[in-house]
Amino acid sequence: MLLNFPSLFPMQNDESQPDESQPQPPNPGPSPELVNRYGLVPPDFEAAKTDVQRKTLDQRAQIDELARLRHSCAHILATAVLRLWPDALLDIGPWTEDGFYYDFDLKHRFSPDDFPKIEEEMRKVTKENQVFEKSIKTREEALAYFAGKGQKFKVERLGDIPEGEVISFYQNGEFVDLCAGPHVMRTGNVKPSGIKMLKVASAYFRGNEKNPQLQRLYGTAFKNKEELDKWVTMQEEAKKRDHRKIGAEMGLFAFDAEYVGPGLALWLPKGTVLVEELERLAKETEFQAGYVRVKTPHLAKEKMYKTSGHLPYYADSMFPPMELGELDGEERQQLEAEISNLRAKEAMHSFELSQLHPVNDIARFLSVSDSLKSVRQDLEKPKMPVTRYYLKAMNCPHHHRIFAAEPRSYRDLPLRLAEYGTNYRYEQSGELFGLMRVRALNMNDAHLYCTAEQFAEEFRAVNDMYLKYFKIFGIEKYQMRFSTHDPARLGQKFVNEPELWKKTEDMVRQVLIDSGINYVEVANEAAFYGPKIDVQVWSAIGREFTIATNQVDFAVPARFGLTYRDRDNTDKTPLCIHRAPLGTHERFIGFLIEHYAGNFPLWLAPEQVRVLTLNDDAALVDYAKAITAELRANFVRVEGDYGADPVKAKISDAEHARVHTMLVIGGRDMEAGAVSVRLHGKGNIGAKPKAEAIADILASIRERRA
RNA sequence: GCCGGUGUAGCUCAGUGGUAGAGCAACGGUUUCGUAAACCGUAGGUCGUCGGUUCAAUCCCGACCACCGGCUCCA
Repeated sequence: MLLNFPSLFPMQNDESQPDESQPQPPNPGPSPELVNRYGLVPPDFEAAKTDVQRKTLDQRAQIDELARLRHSCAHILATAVLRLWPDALLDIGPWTEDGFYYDFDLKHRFSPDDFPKIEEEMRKVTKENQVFEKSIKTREEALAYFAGKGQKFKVERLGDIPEGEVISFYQNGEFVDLCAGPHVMRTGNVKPSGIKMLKVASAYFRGNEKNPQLQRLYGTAFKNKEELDKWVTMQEEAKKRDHRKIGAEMGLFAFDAEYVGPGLALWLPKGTVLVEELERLAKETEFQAGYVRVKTPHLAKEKMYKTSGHLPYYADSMFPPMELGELDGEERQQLEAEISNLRAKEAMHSFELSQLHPVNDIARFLSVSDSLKSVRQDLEKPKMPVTRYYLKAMNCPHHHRIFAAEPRSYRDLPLRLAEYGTNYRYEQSGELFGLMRVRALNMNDAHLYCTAEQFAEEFRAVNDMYLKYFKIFGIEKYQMRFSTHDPARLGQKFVNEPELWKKTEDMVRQVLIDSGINYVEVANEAAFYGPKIDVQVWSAIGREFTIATNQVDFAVPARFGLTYRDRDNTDKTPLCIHRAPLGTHERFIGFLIEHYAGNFPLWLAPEQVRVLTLNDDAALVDYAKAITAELRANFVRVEGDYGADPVKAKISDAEHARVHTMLVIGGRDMEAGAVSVRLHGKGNIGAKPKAEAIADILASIRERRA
């Protein structure tokens, strides 16, 4: 019950982000004797949930100047906090992409009101120009130091340092911290005007929700005030691109937590335009790639998800089932038999009871009376077996049943079933986030059933489809995350098919290399049924999202007993590729809104063209209406604004509504058979013959120009 | 789900222990103008919901709901 090594002291990154590094030997942690000697309370912390890899000392030595500065700031922050709240317990203070943080445990609840005080104290620390002094300690010395101060989180962290790695302390002024560095030379190297405290948050110790929650103070630092101000301005600009803000401004979508429910997006007419344009793009692309479309219901019986393996493991992420009292034939017979059996017993017992004397036959009377009571209770118990239906959280099982609905031959493969399927996932309340994380989502889904021989070609084609889409949308910053299995966990976390794992992973890797794609490989993160590729993108407000996924599945088709008749007249199980290049409408459109800042290309723009007249002169309005009608006849989303308001006001309205193309028409244009073209955000680009302007618009839409 | 914060008109925000305002948007008029905002007027709110304290609550207290910032999670 004391210490259970090494699980209590797993490998863990003590100061920073996960990073690629060499696998580390298991960490021994402090010995139980040591812990005893210093009178520590046996730690009851949970391990980190995912293996986080420590940075090697070499990697630390190579970090850039800014990270060094920020990491030093984390120490300065902790120095200041300890001066203000001496009882604070320390955890860790790494640098991050945007700044730094430090985790504390203390009674006082931090609030942004504390920031001026904290920043002031940090400024003092920089003015004191303390040296960051490094010293090497033995494990025992380090443990004694932190145990003596009651710094229990630090004691835990000590256990993360692998045997053989030096244990170093850094001291600035009175503040001493376990730290592998590196730092700037002196606190005076940090310009106080370049520091800013950002937010207070909470974080579980070691990222495990079973551990205590610490208070995390986020800050950022730059080498001077100018750089800091620049960053602050950029953050403010990014906030204006927030899809939640633009979505409301443009009338794209809405949430109605009161009547519809949290996380359930309503697509307004203008947002629906985006949905349908994306679907059109997907349908065209998939048609050309040889996909066929299917339609499936939004729910299925419990058996479906028992078979697929999603229950009970994913039940928490699914909406609770609907329970129906309907029985099928066999169940009904069973139930009826059971009930008539109970009725018979009831009759028997009551007859016997009526024959017994309550006093003379007291023992028997009581016994029968008890039996009767119990039978009657059983009869009252609504033991009606129910049929459970679940809203589908994924489409694959339905597609598998479509595969199973008809006999399949190798000649039918590859079979590519595509559907914009609606899925329902019961995301935790704190996880909902605008359109990016919702509870009802429309997935650009398809399942490709193929033979092992066809696999590489199919996978390559899917990959090409991703690249095609990225080009259309001008998505340049993305990363493909290739998740593979861990051979040590075959048969546990991953299906025990070592050869298939190796074969498919090799094929996937080769496709990635051949395509010259930017990717990272992460071990141990594959789906249980096969390796996968996730595409990560970064939204304008800096959040990272998985926007698309592509997974290999060589397990679930077998669970459903899917087979095809092969050339040699035997039945074989197909491989399955799950793919969703456009992810879900919700997340993809959320991303596109931020990507384009609401300024969509013409083919996507909810209002593509607005025709504005200079005045409401009848002849002019007729001319304008004819243009509007011609565009509309060609399926252009066009509106007219023919009133008497000043043209400046009309233009302002159209610009604010982010109308892509404005056709401004006055007497001069009418006489010349022309229109003046103005593009949103780009201003007036001059007059053009009417026919030419219309042809341009149609071509831009047809070609889905950027 | 957890920690913290927020909740006033469609939007952005004022405001007070004695039942509420502004600008923009909307609506009705007027305005006939060449590339980002013409003028006048009208209407609009159970101050998130429920409970408590009080003579009196939008304001103070509590619970709940939703949203926001994180954490955890994300098939």
